[in-house]
Amino acid sequence: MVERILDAAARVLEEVGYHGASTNRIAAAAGVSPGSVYQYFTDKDEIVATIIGRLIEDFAEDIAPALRHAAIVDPASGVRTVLEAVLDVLERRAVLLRALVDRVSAADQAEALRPVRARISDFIYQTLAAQREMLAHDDLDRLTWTILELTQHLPVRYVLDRPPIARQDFIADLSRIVLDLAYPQTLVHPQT
Amino acid sequence: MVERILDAAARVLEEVGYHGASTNRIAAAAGVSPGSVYQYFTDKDEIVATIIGRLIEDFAEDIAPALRHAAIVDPASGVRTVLEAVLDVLERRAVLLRALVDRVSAADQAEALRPVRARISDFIYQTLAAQREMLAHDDLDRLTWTILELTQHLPVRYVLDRPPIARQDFIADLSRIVLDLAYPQTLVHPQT
Amino acid sequence: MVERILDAAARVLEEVGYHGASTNRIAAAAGVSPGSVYQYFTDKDEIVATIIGRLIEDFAEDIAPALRHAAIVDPASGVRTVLEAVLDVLERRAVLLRALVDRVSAADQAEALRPVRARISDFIYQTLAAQREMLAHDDLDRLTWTILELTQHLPVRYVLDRPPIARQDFIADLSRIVLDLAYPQTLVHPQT
Amino acid sequence: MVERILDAAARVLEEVGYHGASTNRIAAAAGVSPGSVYQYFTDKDEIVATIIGRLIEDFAEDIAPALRHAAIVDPASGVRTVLEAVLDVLERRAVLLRALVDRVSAADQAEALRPVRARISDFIYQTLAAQREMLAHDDLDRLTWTILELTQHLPVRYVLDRPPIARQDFIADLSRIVLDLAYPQTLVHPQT
DNA sequence: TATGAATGAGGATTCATTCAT
DNA sequence: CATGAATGAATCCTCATTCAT
Repeated sequence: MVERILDAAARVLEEVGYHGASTNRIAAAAGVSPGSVYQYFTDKDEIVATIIGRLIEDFAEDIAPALRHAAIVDPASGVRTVLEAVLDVLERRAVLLRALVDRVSAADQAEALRPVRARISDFIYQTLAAQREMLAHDDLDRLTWTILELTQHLPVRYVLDRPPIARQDFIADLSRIVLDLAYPQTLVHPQT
Repeated sequence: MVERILDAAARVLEEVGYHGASTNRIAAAAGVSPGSVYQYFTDKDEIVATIIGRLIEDFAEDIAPALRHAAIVDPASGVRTVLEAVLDVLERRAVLLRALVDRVSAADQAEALRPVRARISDFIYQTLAAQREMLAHDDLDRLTWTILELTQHLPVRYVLDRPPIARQDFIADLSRIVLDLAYPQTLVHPQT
Repeated sequence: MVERILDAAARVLEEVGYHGASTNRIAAAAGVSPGSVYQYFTDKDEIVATIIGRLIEDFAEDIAPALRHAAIVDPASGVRTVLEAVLDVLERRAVLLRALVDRVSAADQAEALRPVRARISDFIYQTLAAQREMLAHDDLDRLTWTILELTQHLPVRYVLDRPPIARQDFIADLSRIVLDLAYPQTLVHPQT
Repeated sequence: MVERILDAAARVLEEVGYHGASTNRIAAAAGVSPGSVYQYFTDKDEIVATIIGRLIEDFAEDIAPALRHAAIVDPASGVRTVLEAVLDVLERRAVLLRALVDRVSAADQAEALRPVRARISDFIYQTLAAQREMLAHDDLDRLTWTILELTQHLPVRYVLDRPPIARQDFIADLSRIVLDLAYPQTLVHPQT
């Protein structure tokens, strides 16, 4: 039931955006009475929040293997692997992503995003900590924050705005940026 | 009167966000009747759009000198100057910025942002074109897009999220990223 | 509930006319919330249209027997029978009729009236066609239109304006006019 | 000034109907400030009433010669002359007539119509009285009312609905009806 | 007298939410 | 549990009218 409502809500959100997605419409799309929706969700916002939550969970799940892989290979391959995975998920869920990013307030997004951010943040921190002696500097919080923002915002914009940049070029640029930020000494600068 | 309405609307927007900012509430906050609002704005959305427009105009204006300065100094100083200016404006208007970024739909923001983005995009493109032979590669559109996203999103997040990073460090990181992206060969990697 | 709303709307319409009949007022008069009104009607106009529609349906229903009777008796009795029936209905619903005719725009009335007009128009046409050889002329469309206007407008004005004319005199005059128009040769001119 | 406002109002009424004719729009069309309108009219309704009044006055004026002529010729010619005149005026002012009849409440129309009705009513009464001995009966009020309704409503509907009837046929029918009503004995039944 | 900016009550309509069945 | 009819506060917006200049 929860599933049905959530699926319907996601569908409606994709179709008509946040504004057009009234609870009644969601209920109708789910083949459920408006009353039933409130048996499982206290609020319209809770529905949206849950959808965002799911989306982000999916995101986290789909990234996980790449993250695990990244932990055991060299930084360059690791970053590339993770970015590939990130773009994969985002592209797969681009429609819903657009509906959410475009029409749901940034505040609500941030709220929902917090847990995954924390998890990824931790991962980045750990990874960097394990190679402390190779880093540009040892302000790990600073490195972590910047890398997180870079690997989160730029891919979203890339997927949503579809700039005239080849995917491999985008990944190359972004991984170069990240690597350069963390391990500047070791950087080779291969050009495309 | 336009001013009064706009100021009140900005205030209300800061306080209660787009959703809570009803036209009547804005009118009341402006000490004006609801009807008067519609003598100067066709729409609630026009009010918000105008506020965003103003904010962005201010932004563009405040950045302009830095941009002009950047055009005549070396890349490293140029980027630094511009980033300083960007952070200055954003910090000065942080409260309204937060209200807008957090509560107005990304779609509306993008709409309003388009003209400035175009202008800055042009500036970046020109600057890069002038030094084509020093660049990492000559896909100027690609470089321009990435630099624009970097210098737009990261500073906004920095100002809004207040991560535990010193301003000068943030600027150092970001300008390094930008410079490294554009002129990798010439890069020296001074660490903080 | 539809009934309740419609009844209330008719009452309000009688009291304050189309202009004064706000949806909220109608809802209140029906002892119903404004929202409920919109569960059964898409529009304020739909309510009014439905009321007019009902009134007209009643009209058509109440006329039907007289029409059937008229088809099997001689023209003079037929016309008289129909006119009696017409006056009966109009007088029974005089209050609402007045409210509608007086306060609803002629355009909306015409809109609602179209179907019944078509039906009665057909009836008149058929009846005349069946006695083509007795008619004043064989431009049936012309005869039909004129008779329809005569038997529609004059009775309405009679009921609404209550001129100092006895009902039987009015019917006598009008049926004489109609008969004379259609079958001038056979006309006897009995005077009241 | 009054003239300017009235002309503009008539124009606006023709263009957008009663609903669309806001006082501000009328003022704008007159090239006058909304405030000025209220220097000459207490009310929006007074404007409309005045326009109707003017229209009706025009109507009365244009009919007057025909009425005078009718008084000195035989009934058949008289009726025909008057009906020709009536159709002439109505056709000349058909656009405004439609706007008014279609969109202004019947009550307001009746209100404005009362004086002319009285005048024409008087004329009919006098004319009939002068030939009392030739009439079908001597209930002059009854004859007057019926003739007035016939010569008022049918021509309006004819002009507004444009039924597929030649003008001369319409006039022939209507004058036959009127004559037959008043002087049945003398009636000749010329067929078209 | 003319202006027109300002008014503000009121209108139609929506939609998140409830609750009796 | 599920329903869905009913709710009613709230929304955006209009427009006839006023009044200080």
